[in-house]
Amino acid sequence: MIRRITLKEIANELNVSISTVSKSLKDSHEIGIETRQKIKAFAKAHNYRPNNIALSLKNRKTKTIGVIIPEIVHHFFSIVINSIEKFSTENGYNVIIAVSNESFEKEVLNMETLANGHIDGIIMSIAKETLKKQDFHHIKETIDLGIPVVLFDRVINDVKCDKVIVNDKQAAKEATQVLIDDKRSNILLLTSEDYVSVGNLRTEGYLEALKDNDITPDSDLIIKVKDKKGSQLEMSFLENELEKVLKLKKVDAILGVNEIYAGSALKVLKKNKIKVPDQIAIISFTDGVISRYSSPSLSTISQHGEIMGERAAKLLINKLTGKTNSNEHKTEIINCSLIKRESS
Amino acid sequence: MIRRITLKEIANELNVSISTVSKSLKDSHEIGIETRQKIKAFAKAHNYRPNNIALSLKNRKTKTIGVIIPEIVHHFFSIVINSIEKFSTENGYNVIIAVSNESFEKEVLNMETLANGHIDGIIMSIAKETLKKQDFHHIKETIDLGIPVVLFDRVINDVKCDKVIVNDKQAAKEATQVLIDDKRSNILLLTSEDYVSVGNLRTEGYLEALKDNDITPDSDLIIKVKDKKGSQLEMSFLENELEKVLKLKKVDAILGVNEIYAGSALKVLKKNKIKVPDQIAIISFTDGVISRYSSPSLSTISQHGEIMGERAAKLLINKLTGKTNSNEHKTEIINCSLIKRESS
DNA sequence: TAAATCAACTATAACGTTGTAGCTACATAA
DNA sequence: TTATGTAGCTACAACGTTATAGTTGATTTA
Repeated sequence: MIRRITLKEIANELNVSISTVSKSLKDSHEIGIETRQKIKAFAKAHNYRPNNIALSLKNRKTKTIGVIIPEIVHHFFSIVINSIEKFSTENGYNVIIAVSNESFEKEVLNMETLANGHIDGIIMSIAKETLKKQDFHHIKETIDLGIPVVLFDRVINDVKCDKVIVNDKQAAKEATQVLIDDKRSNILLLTSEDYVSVGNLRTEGYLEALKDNDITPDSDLIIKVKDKKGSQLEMSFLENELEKVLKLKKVDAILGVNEIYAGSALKVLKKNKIKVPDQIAIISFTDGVISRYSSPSLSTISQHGEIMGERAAKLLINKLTGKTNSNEHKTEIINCSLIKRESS
Repeated sequence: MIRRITLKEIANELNVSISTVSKSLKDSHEIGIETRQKIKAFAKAHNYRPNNIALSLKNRKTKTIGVIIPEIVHHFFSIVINSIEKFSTENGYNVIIAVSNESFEKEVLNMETLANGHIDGIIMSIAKETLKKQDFHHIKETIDLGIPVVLFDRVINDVKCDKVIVNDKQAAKEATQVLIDDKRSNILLLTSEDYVSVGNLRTEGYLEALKDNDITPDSDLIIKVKDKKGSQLEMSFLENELEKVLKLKKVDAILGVNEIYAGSALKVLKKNKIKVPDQIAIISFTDGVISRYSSPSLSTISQHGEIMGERAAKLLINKLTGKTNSNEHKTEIINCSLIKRESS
């Protein structure tokens, strides 16, 4: 185990003081040119690298960003992370990942660990369980500690910090309108339970579009997919419910709040030999890999995860570098866009 | 900005020395019980948390693991990360993520940053470009520095460290045999370019199975998908090549080295109204979301990413905690398993 | 010639910890 | 009575840096 050489060791080796070494490596004019050059050469030869932990301690910054997300095996979140990682690296920050697994307890734990640890700020999207519980003390406490937090996608109103969201309501409304314009008026909505902020907003958009077109919403056509541990269970719930509704009601379009829901719906339709999009059109949120490789491929609403990640990282880094004031808070809204494929 | 209270501040506040505070909080018997209790109460009231950076500096360990992967928006890698994160967190380690984007240069940069930074060890899967270049100096240097490295999935022989791999060759052989047993002998292979270790091994397995069954391999039936920047380009290359072959040759089965290839192939087959699995059966590596949601769903070879991640993390943490000797190196092999779905 | 200036360095404190060694006052033993 | 022990604390060094404030010895200035 060949440890890295330190300033002290260089100083001893060359019979100068630590200060001289430090200053030489910074090319300070306080040190004579010859000494400086000798020291730099020596440092280079021994592959000197400053110890970042010592620097972190001294400067009280770690150049590391913590990211807490509900899931990582998830197209949207992985895109956002990828983008946060990219932007952060470009700006000299590392990214540390924590996964809440949609659990409140784990989210609180993650937050604690990060807040005590090696990070300068946090980017997060809130776990479902936390949204259900409406307990945000951990987020508030972190902010009170002076650690900047940026929320994305799943955000909440009563925490004062920067946020990046998508115009969920408007996007859902527009997608619904597209379906209506296509002469479909029995639109089934596959959404999540009420406490999930984005699901809720999308439901609102859907309802508003119906209202604008004088279509009376039918509560039987709104399936709220129950959260279960393990997506397999969740999906069989969805599939059962959907099959029931299809037997009872006329349905000529489906709007899904994410592509897993839409993908599962597509399976059910296929099983029941219902033609897509002839008999039933589908549009869903989340422009992921399922949508592209299913057949027919799914029309989706892209939430532009890359942009989201980049904006979130930019907001945070601006706070960290003092480019923006620490008690001014911005909420950036990203416009979704509809990507038309075969299912509509 | 309410900064965290330090030992020094507590000491000043209570008119004792820093040592006394430190020892009290560790419940040392050197300190009188009353003092101890007073200090502990005060610390609790002020929500004292030790500064982990100071501890890292002192103990020369950060309790953080660095992970370098080629891509994050990728089912297999995201599963592995998820599993690394889980196991590491359970064992008191944080996980810092770096993405090489399949680029040699970025991988070297990532490695440098991590090796100078806040990590105790590295888990990585090698970028395609690095495999092509066969330049592994950065990995060797990191190991020489005394930083333990664990390689997974895409590994190389001439670096001495722990490794976790999958029995790629055997799995490909077995999958090919399954197709042959199903009376299919014109099996097309969709693989990556030669320098990708896993693609290569899978090709070998395919060839061996053919040989065992006295089938002469036909080089026209082996499509090596060219690496292009941007998966879109790569896929259109694959689709074009495949369509060409289908016109010229009889094909009754396809073996894909990953699910994107298989998913793209499925699209081509559909477009050409070829029935799956009646006319052509498909089996592919990577048990991801495409396979499950495509129709027909794809039979896949699962590489058990969770197990891989956990094993890699375990190997690394064992090294870090001194449970295993730092110059003994293990290679763990995980057995793939075939998941039969509709495409075969 | 004494004072001021300057180049080229060094010493020190600080960031927040912890472990070892040291100190003080009191109680016990020979 | 003097030495020994011990409870209960404090001082100090170290982890690796950097910034600020010295300290030299030589050279210039009045």
